[in-house]
Amino acid sequence: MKEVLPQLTSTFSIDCVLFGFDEGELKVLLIERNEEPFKDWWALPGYLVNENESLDQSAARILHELTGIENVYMEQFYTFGDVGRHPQGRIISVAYYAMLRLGGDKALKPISNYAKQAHWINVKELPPLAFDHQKIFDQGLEKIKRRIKHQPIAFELLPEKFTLTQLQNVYEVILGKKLDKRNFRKKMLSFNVLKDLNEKQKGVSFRAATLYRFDKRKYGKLFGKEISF
Amino acid sequence: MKEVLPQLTSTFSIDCVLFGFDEGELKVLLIERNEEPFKDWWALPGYLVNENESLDQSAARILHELTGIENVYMEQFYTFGDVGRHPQGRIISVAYYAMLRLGGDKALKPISNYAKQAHWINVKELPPLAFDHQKIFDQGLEKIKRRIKHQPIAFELLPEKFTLTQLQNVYEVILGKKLDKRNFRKKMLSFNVLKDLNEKQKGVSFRAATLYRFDKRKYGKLFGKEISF
DNA sequence: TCAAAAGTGTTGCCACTACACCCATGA
DNA sequence: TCATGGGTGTAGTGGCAACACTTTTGA
Repeated sequence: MKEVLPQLTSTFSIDCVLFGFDEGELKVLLIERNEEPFKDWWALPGYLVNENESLDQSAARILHELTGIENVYMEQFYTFGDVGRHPQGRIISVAYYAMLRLGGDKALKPISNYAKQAHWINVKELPPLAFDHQKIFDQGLEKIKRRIKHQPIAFELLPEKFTLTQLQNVYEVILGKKLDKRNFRKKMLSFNVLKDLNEKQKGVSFRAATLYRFDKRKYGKLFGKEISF
Repeated sequence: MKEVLPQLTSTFSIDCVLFGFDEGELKVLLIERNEEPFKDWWALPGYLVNENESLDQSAARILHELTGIENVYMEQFYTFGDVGRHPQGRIISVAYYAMLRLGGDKALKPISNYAKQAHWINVKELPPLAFDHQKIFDQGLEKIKRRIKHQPIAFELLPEKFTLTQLQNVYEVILGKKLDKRNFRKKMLSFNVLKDLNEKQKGVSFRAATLYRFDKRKYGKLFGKEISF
């Protein structure tokens, strides 16, 4: 049933833009490449798609191989296909993004030796990136800026229990502007997706803040509605 | 400098979802295929990407070859890459959409003989579509629904001179709900992107409506701002 | 007792909704 | 003169922005 296709030298890859939040800073996951081209350069985690896997499956596999990270829901956001973007031939790349919790529990251990190491890098201090990865990163950042304005997804960046101030910080860092504390709290609580845990922060040398958890059940109802910040 | 790539049987294509508006109905451009697989089926205009053209260039070329249409600004919206989507092998497809003015001036004449004919079909009366094109169409429609709510792009579907009622019809058809006439006009005019032409409709057997034109200069200022319907 | 962040209400403004009647035109 | 769509204003409501002080805690 298979016929010969007219183009045999094209192929495609996945690149992942993973955002994390740590110490009040927005971070992105980069790997140090261990293969030509761009050996020793920093790059977004990415690799070629296998013939027997969907794009979504491929994204999950590649992320796992390059960083050790598993079970992350990533979403496709754009496909980059300029002619000269890859020095070895015509390779287009489907870009994915995700927001995820950082934490000591998720150690970054590349499994493939295609990456020497993987690190969370502050988005304000990016090194030069391989290929057109700067462009891919820029568009990924724009994407989450737009999304965070319309859907309450900032939780995904925080630990399971968090304070309202931490949540506000996430918004402020991503949107790049200060928000009013009272208005932020009023609005966020009005969405009814936060569960008050009746529990306080510990180990701080000031008044301990209430901890909240994201309530998935209630979130389902809100989803689809548009909100804005 | 080029090295052998690990995968040589993959390739990629473009599919275009073009929306038009005519006789109060939203239409999509379909071609009747003249090649296997899915010979004689209806499909979105699409074909394989050449090695020496970017995705955007390819989309423009393919549209021209299959329909005769030129100079349309199309925007990429999603890449479809399930394993079984193409019976001849692993072919992913980058989907584009655009909204454009219908009119007798733009005759549909396929140049490639890959398509027998091209037609504007009412989106409510779609025939069975080749490949996964129903899915691609569905997502394209969702995309313009979301976009029309946030940016005043409905003009693109109308002739250069149009009435406010025609514009409202576009919104109603795409959003699938009735809008209040007075509120619609108030809001639309408040954006300041319509130029009153001091000119009236002709040949209607009722009170002639004022014609407006879309003002590109003013639109530039608005762009980026979020609006909603 | 000081430093640092937590937590809390009110007001004015603007944008949105709902709603009904007269006007102009050609047949 | 009738049928058809064009065109207009207002009042009520709810969400948003702006704004400052008191409370709690550990050092």
